[in-house]
Amino acid sequence: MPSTMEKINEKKEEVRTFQSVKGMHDVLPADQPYWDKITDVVNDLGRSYGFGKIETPVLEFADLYNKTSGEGSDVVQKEMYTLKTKGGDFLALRPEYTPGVARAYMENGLSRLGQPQKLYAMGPVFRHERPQLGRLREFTQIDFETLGGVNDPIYDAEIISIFWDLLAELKIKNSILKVNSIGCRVCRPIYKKQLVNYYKNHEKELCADCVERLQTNPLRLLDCKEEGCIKLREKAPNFLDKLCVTCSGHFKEVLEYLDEVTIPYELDNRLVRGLDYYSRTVFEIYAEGKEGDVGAIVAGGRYDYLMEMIGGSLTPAVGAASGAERLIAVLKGREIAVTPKSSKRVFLAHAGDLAKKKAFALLKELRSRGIIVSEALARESLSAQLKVADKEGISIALILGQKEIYEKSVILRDLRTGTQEAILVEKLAEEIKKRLK
RNA sequence: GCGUCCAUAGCUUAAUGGUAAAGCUCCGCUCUGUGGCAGCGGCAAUCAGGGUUCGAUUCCCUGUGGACGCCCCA
Repeated sequence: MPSTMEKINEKKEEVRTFQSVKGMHDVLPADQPYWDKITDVVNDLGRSYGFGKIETPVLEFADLYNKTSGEGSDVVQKEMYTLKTKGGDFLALRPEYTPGVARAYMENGLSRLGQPQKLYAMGPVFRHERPQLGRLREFTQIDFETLGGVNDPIYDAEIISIFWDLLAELKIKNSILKVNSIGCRVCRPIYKKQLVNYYKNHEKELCADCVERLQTNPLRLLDCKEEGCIKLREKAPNFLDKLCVTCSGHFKEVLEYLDEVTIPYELDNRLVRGLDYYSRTVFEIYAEGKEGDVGAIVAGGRYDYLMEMIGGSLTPAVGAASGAERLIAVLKGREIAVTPKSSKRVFLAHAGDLAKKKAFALLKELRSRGIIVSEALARESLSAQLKVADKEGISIALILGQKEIYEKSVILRDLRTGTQEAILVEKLAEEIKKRLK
């Protein structure tokens, strides 16, 4: 034994150690209550809103995102993890859920099931960008999508409502919902042109970034933080005034539905989404508070043209996503407690070698009867074992020794009061359940 | 992709151009049939590579990772 250890120690110097890959994080047991809570809330919401859970692959053809999320989008242009397989396929780690869900909808004939199809998913997405507050390279998105059926604003409102409920369930209060409409194929080009014209006349007053944006993504001009640009914005044409009749009607109804369920919102004409496939309704939800500002915690919108972009027919669709890590950051920042699932446990300790063996079997039996049992059977001294029980905050310890084995009993010790009594093994499970209540 | 700051035991910190100190945690003993307290003991670190130097953990460069801002975004 010692010689093996020595060998290992000798080798140690040659062995390389590893750090985690940039932007990738371990989720340790201490954080699992947050994840359990979020997962539970998401699944409950899915059930109660009648959404079916879907799991799509992490890897998709890179073109699925290139063709949908668009040339103007950094998410696809700069931030996508791509790889070429040995067979020569160009694949990508999904940077978001929507195109994959849309693909699955087409491929699996969900368009032939009752419409619309309401789907939700939760899982990792990847973006190769500089990590900072509320931004990881691998993070977890909670995604709800309504695909197909008629183009009804009630679905837009429903998606918003789900995420509004999600935040409420997580006790994240004072969230701010910003909504906007970015029109359709008919009215958006017209507005864009007017916007560009307006800014071209003031090009000298724009910041360097915005001069660039004028070419690449004019809608983003409205979102600049430079003072000069903010001033210009005041007189810039407002999209909401320029929407076509259908779009403005649609938007108005979305807002009416929101009023109906008393979800407060702010109109924000600066709100444009970074992905090309959006149309009409776009929205974001922010957690209020300057400190620990993690950016939008929910974002989404309508994407009626996406399905066409991947070779399907025109299919109305609306969806949104939330970043689980950002939600957790808000929970932690506000010190909102998540109550872990009840895990009332007992602790089984042994005294002596024979008892250790019998304790191993007793553990198995108790567990099979639904009792959560903790132990430190590998420790020899009883006091060391009870020390562990104490550290774990357990209130009931079971002690099994020679004497108890002969008597077919177990000592049940109340660690809070320090009182204890012998209980017959056959009555043990029942007695434990009674005391744990 | 650009910029700023950072890197010493598991954690929080200390110190130094001559290989590192402490608190907490962890492990053990006092206490192999009874936990919390206490005492004692133990494990355990200079992120990696290069340079300057007699000598680097310390100074310099690069890499890697972290924090934050910009771009962008959940």
